[in-house]
Amino acid sequence: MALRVYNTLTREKEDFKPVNPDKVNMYLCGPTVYKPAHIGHMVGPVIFDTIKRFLVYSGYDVKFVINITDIDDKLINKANELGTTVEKLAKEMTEDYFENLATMGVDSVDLFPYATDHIQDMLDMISTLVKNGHAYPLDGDVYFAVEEDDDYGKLSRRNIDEMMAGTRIETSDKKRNPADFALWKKSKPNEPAWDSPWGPGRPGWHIECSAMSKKHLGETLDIHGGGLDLMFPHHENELAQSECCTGKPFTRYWLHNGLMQAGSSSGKVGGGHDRHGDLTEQKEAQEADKLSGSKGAASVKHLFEVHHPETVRFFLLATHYRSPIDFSDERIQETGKGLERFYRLFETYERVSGNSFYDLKASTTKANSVDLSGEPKAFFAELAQLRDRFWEAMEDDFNTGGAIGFLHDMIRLLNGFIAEQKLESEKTAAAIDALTTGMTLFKELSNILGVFTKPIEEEGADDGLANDLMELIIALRANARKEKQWAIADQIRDGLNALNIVLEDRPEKTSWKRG
RNA sequence: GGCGCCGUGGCCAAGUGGACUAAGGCAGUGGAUUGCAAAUCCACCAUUCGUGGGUUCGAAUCCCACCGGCGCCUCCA
Repeated sequence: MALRVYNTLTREKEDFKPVNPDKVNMYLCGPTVYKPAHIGHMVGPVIFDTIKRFLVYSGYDVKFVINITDIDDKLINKANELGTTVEKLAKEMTEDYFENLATMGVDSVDLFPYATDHIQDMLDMISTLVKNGHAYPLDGDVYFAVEEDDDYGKLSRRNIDEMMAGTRIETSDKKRNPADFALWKKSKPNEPAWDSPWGPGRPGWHIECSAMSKKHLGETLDIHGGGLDLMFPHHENELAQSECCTGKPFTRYWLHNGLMQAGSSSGKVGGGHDRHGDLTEQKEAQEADKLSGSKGAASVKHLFEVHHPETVRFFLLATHYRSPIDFSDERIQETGKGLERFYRLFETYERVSGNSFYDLKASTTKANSVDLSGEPKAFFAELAQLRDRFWEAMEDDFNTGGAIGFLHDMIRLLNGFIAEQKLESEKTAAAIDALTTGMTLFKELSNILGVFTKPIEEEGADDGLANDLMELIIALRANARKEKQWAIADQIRDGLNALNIVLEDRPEKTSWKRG
């Protein structure tokens, strides 16, 4: 089966065929760095990070770019509000963004170009557009003329006339068509400005993506991603200006991820919001809620104080990328509960084999996937079948939710094998080898999702004293059990449970862990 | 008003014309195991996919209507 992707441009699932058969260029619209990232900002990066991992796994040479928009009206306003400079604010927020990406395990991005490093590239494009009649200067601004673009609106499927009927676009300014959008904006005093043929100013919102994607990935992108909210006007405008500039198709496959939604019962993660004052403030508060507040996280950082990042990543991937994700604390907690079964399998594997799951060397390409041709045949055949289904799910428009289902199936298969072979008590080299093969496959597949790539750090790492004490207690309880003094043994176990310590009696020895 | 999305078991969720007599998770029930537990395994848990029509040999999947939820249409990822 070949990879198929849903293309927003055609509204259909299509066979994936990049411009160059072996290479994939993908561009994801990054953030305007004017405020701390909230959970919604992580959806795209996590999904496209996973998409890149899968493409690389499938044998493609992938270049993945996320832009940083570090000049924009929102930045200017926010910086003024905070009494800082645009540069400082942008730098701070960019660092915040990078930190969050790293925490979420998004590490496949090849380049983060900055808008302010590409002003000349933007000016070049704008000049071309002015020259070929697709844009016109007006009092120091430069506007893109939507009427000069015959297929303007093809991505979001709207036409200019209907948009006018919407009445929400201001029709009072001097633009030729109210839908014309700014490529270049004349700067006011004390605003960041760059020289241009039309006087000092700054780029409009959309041009930076056109310029940077063209420079770093070429005139035709294979994949262009972003949140569904960006489809119009941002992507529509990018598309229009790029194609009018180069005369070539801008993007082969437009992939849009669904947006975070506030569950009615959510909102416990983020902080509360002040809701007093006049109407304007109320409106602002609503706007803030829409993006961050009751939607979940005041910031990603805050979210990570409550939930492990791996849980959050897994949570995001459990739903198909195009669907809206119903975000709530309870949902994530449930995800966390489900993950424990994965971690227990890893512990069990380490206990019976002496090897850490995290140290297993898994293949990073489909072509070199783990060899399942040997013995035991039945076990390997089931592994191979789950692997096939996992691949099929991922090839079907990156169905991570379905793929995760097969990972769960694989857990049961592996646990079943451990139980059936009695590996906790009777270790045979052949059986452990077979298990290791299975675990290696598991790692190979979970790596694609970017989960379980490294051990999760234990909270409040245990000092030696706690370990020694626990060993003593367990030894005492073992004696009691040997003497069949169940009351004492149970009293110890129950007492420890009350301290959030769980004992697990196994054939060889009793182990303990924090609950 | 325009463009578009969604509605699958108690909850989350995959599946979008035939292998669906609908994955998987959480919760729950019964059994195996255990001194009893925990963990693990096995079994059960939607004759049904918002409602009503229609197309088709065949529909959760396509069409129409309706009900319900939501997004965008002003520089939100």
